[in-house]
Amino acid sequence: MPEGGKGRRGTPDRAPLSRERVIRAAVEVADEKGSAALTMRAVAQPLGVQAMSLYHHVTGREDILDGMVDAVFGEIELPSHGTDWKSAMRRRALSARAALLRHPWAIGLMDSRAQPGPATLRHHDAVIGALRAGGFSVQMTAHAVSLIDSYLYGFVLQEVGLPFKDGVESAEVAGAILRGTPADTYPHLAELATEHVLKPGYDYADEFAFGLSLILDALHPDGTAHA
Amino acid sequence: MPEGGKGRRGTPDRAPLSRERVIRAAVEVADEKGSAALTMRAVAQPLGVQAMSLYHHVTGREDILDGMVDAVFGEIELPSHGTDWKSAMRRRALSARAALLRHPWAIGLMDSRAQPGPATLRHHDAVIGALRAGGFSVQMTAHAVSLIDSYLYGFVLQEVGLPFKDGVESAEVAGAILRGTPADTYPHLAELATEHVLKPGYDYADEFAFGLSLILDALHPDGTAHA
DNA sequence: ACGTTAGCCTTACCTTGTAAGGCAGTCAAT
DNA sequence: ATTGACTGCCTTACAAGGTAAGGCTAACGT
Repeated sequence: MPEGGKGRRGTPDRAPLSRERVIRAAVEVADEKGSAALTMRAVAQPLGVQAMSLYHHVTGREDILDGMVDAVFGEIELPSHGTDWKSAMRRRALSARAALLRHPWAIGLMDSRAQPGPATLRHHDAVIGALRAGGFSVQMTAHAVSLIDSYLYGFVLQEVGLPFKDGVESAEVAGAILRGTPADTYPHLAELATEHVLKPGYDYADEFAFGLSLILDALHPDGTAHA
Repeated sequence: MPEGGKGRRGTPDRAPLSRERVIRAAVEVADEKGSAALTMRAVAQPLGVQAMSLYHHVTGREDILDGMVDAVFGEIELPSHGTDWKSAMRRRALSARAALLRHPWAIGLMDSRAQPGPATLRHHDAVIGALRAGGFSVQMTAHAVSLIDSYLYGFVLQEVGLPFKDGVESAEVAGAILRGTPADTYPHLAELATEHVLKPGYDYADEFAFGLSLILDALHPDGTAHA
C-alpha cells in the first residue's frame, strides 16, 4: 500500500541523485550513526529514495565505501608549494589526522579499499611532489612517504580504537581493566597507567606531535648530514 | 528430516567445544577464506556443529573477534630480557609484522576491538617493561610505545591494503591506474612508480626496515644525548 | 503521436546474527 | 534403580541486510 503523495513516480520534486550525492549522504550517515549503521537503506532514506535507486548511481555498497574514503582524502589539505618540505609535511599530517578523526570510520575502511579514487591520487601526488621539491631523491621520497603515512595511519588507528573520548572516561576504563587482575599481573602496564596516562592533563592526542617531530627531524633529503 | 547417524544428539563422538577451540576455528576460517567469510555458520561447520552451538562458549560474534585479535597478539614474540632495548624492539616489531601478515584480517579488526585480551595485555606489559629496563622514563616510554606501534600498525595497514602480493602484479595494477589518466595528471606519482616502485627488485616490504631503523635510532632513553 | 531514455519503485531471494526453546545423555543423590 | 538437574548441542524462527529482476512514469526527440 503505497502512501502516495508528492510525486513518488515520474519526475520527483527534489534534486535528482548522483554518485556524489549518494556518497555525501553515506558520509553523513556514517558520521552520525556510525559505520555499522551504514546500510543501503539508511543511505537512501535521507535522500528520499528507496535503497535500490542507489544502484543507478553506484555499483553497490563497496563502490560507496570507495567513494567515502576518497571523499575523506579530498578533505585533507594538500602540501603547499613554496614552504619548506618539513613544514609542509607537518601541516599535511595534522590536516590528515583531523580529517580522519572527523570521520572515524575512514581508517577502518582503508585496508579493504584497493582502488584509490582521484582525490586520493591527487593527494599522494602532491605529497610526493613536495618531498621531491625539497630535495629528496625518488628513493628517499618513497621511504619518507611510507614512514610518515604509516605513522599517521597507525596513530589514528589506535586513537579511534580507544574506548574513551576524554581523560575522565579513560580512568574508568583503565581502572576497570587493571582491577580485574591479581594486582600485579601487568606491573609495567599498571605503572604507565597510574603514573602517567591516568594523571590529569594527559591526553593521548598529544603523543602525535612527539612522534611526528621525531620522524620529520630524523628524515633528511639525500646528501644532507645525518647528524 | 535429520540425517541421523553418528550421535547427533547426546554425547557427541568428537571433542567438546570450548571458547578456545571456537576461536581457533574462526582464525583458520579467516585465514583461508578471508574475513568476509567469517560467519557464525562458517565457523561452526569445521567444528562439526551448528552455528547456535557456538553461543554456549562465546557470547556472540563480537566475542569471537575479540578472541581472534588476542590470539594474534599471542603469536607475537615478547621482547626478551637481557638484550638491549633497541634489539628487543626490533625483534618484537618484526615478529609482530609477521604475525599480522599471517593473519591479514587482524589489522582491520584492531580499530573496533575495545577490550584487550590477556595476551594483548601481557604483550604490552612486556614491551613497556623492556623500555623501562632500557632506561626510558615512564613518559618517554609512553612516547616510544605510541610511536613504534603506530608505525607498525600503519605500515601493515597499508601493506595488507595493497592490491597485489608481488612485484609482477604491482606493475599491472599501477600501470592500469596511470594509464586511465591523461598522461600527466599525477606526474610525481608516475615518476615514483616508473622510476622506483615498478623497477625489478623493489619490494614494498623492504621499506619497513628503513622506517623502523630510523625510528629506533632517533629514540633515546632520557638523559641520553640527542646526537 | 510515438518510441526512447532517465530515474525511481516494487518484489523477492538469499545470507546473517541471534533469541527461544527442545531433546538426549550423564551424573549424583536418593 | 529412579529421579532430577545439568551439560551440550540442535531446531526453528525472525529481523536485517545486499542486491537481482523487472516495472512504471514523465519528459524529450523526431
